[in-house]
Amino acid sequence: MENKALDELATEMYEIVHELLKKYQFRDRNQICCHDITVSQCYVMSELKTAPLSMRSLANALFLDISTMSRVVDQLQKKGYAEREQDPGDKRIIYVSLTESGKKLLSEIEENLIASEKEILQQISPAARHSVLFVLRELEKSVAGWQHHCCVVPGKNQSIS
Amino acid sequence: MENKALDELATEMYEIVHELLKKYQFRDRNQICCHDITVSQCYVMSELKTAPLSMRSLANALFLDISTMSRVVDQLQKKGYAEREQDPGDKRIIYVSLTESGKKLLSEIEENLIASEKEILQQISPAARHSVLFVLRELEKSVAGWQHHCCVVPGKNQSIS
DNA sequence: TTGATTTATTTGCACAATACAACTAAAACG
DNA sequence: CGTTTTAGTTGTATTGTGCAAATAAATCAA
Repeated sequence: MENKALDELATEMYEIVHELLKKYQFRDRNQICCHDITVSQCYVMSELKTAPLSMRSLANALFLDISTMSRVVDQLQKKGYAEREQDPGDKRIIYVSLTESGKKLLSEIEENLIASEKEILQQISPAARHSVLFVLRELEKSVAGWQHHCCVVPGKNQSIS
Repeated sequence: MENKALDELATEMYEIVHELLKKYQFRDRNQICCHDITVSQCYVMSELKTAPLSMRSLANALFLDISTMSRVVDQLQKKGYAEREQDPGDKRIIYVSLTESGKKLLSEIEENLIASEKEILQQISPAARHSVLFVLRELEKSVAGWQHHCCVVPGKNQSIS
């Protein structure tokens, strides 16, 4: 009985999450690509927002192969939004960081994305908004936990550092 | 004061949704691509689960250009998972439907995806599970409402039928 | 009815995303 | 010092994507 209910919840959750994914991906495409950048490029820039990262850390953070990473960074570098810098200690490691213009562009885009979240939140009753955030936080933790115990990243040798 | 709080919620929501998107996209890549199919192809099959759709309806449902649709359907057809059929009334319209083997494959994949949602749900306290579903439903409605009043689909001439 | 317009789809084209495998270079290990 | 591991790039192939042009069918207007 308890299990039956859980199966039904899981099925419903699959459907809703599927819809949400679709709609949010569309929003991202729509709001990011009218700037000078693609969705993948923007995702990479987001990861670099707080600190430079090595190629492998970037790839791990985005669950992508390191060769894919290398090429996306090529694009960003060509456009002047990111820079590569060799680690002076370990010369194998390349750190990627945002340039000033990269930071500026990212801020603009994130401002738009946050504005759209705000509009979405405004369609939810003020009383319920905090519970939405609470639930999303919980869900994010669960998904993270689930992935940790069950998945492997494409590039295999992930140090997850 | 009220506005300030809303801005903060929106910012936090942006960050959490971003993380969730990333992780769920990775899950989809991981769980779908070990079958005989890509993520985009699977998304198309999902749309066809309940009934055949015209090319344009498919493209609208997935927020993609109709030319992209045409090609993804090519792939599915080549693999024997989908079929095209001309509408006998209006000969411009092509209906796409799943073949038997397409339905079978989709069931298998969805079973896996639902199983992973179940594992994710199990990491959430039983008491909280219903509220997770409730909140996701609300959020989905809000995002749908937001897109309705603010966005346009790539193919432009959307009849949204 | 016929010519113009709209609508549904496909194709041509160009480029981005992606992974795997092969390669290079540097570090670590014994 | 030679072997192995690690970080990154490049070659190759496939898919995804959108815009524009082409095609074909339906609709609309005189």
